[in-house]
Amino acid sequence: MTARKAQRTARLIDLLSQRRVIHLSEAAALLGVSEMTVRRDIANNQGQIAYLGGHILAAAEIEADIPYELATAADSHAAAKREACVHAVRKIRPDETIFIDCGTTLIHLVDLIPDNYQITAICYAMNVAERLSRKANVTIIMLGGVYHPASASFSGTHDFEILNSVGINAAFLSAAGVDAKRGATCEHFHEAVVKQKVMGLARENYLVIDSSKIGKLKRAFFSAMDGFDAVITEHGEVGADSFQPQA
Amino acid sequence: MTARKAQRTARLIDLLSQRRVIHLSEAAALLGVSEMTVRRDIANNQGQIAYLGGHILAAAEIEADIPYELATAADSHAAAKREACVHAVRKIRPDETIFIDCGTTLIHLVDLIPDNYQITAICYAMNVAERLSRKANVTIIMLGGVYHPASASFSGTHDFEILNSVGINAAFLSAAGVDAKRGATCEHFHEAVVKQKVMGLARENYLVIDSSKIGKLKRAFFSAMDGFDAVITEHGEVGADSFQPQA
DNA sequence: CCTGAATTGTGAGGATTTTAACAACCGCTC
DNA sequence: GAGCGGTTGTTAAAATCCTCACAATTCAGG
Repeated sequence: MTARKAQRTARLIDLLSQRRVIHLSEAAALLGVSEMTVRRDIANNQGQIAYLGGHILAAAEIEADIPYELATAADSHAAAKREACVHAVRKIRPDETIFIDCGTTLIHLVDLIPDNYQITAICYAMNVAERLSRKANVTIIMLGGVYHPASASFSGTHDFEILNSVGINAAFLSAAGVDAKRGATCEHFHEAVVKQKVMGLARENYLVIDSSKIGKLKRAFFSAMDGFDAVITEHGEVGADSFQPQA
Repeated sequence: MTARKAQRTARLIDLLSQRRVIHLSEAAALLGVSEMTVRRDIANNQGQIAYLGGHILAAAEIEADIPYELATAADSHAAAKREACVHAVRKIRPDETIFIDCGTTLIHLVDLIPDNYQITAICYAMNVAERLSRKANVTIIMLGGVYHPASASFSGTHDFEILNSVGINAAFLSAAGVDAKRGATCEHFHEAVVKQKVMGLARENYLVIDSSKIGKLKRAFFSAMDGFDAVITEHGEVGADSFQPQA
């Protein structure tokens, strides 16, 4: 590997850090070499550079595992979650301030926020914040603290101080388990603390879940079922009689 | 848009959440439709699904402009930044608590933290937090607040309360401009507030920049040059005589 | 300056992808 | 069930991309 070769590869990676996607022909022109040479450079650096049908991109984009995907939710039910959020998003009105819980479910809600609504969104999970940051019409308020990898969320005693200074129209909450007798539960106690505080402040509280959660019981309790103004699943709003397993 | 169509699209997005990259022909087989139909589905959902030379991937990977890339730093100097961080990372010792500033420079520092060090890192930028979250040996503390898209950072009056409760061994700071007379400056005033607070608390303060920043002056002042224990560029630690343009 | 190895460029072919037009099909209303 | 708009499948031509072999160039060491 000559110095020229290594330098060209470095320049290419440099380009990718700015552009994410570069077409083979463009890269060849930019680097002042033939397409064939760029091709060979890529083949020699598969760890760092990914190649897909004529387009070059940083290997980090493709490769690897999905950063914040929760291990437990990897099996997903993504279609049901999305459908539940289609129902839930109707609860949002223009110019409101909403709270968005952590987890994979409410990511879909973010995507569904209409672009012509001016929304302020409060969150405490990194994946939610990241998704929110792509919406130009949303002001984001993030609760900081110590990071919990399992749920990609933050927690800290300072959450409350921010929350006390904000008026929340609607809180959209998720749960890992819903049980008719024991209520809504989640995996981590630190999440439960935030959920409870938010539910005490928000004007309306909506639980958004896919129906696979019904009948399950997890470690951390955070609310009885009558604490929610509505429970929304992929079938729309459901009544108290739906929380029995086998219902 | 019929229900069948929407459902098929949802299934496709579902697949992408597990697989990141799927070939057109494979997706067609998996969904039980022709390639042409999958093509058309993708064309109708460019917001969520990206397509590149026969391969389907989640739009998040590619999409739009790079979310957190600072507009002013799009020209990058990524190689110099990386090199500067190679020097800076030597300042970190095992089991320390460090502060990492926002911007594109210190992203490289995160990558360079040795895996056998047990580090607590404080940050207030989403891209830094995201990168930190990939390191299993780093405990992350995030300062929350209102999101500022231009720098992917958060700011709020509550930052200080968290900072007061943490002991910081070393703070790694970035700047958009360094001027011998006027000191270190950045683009946004809200950043300057955080930087100043941190510098007052940390035991050691290091400014990490690529040399293209030298001689530039930006809006928001945050420290005189003698406020830093060292200034680190791609050439290593540099002295006060280096801050003159043309030096 | 010569030589050999490594690197790079070129071009042809075959494979794949893209586009567009048209035909077949579905679900809905009248 | 006839008609209609919207959806899907099929096909062929055009554009693009990939592979491979070979020629040209560069570079280091003698």
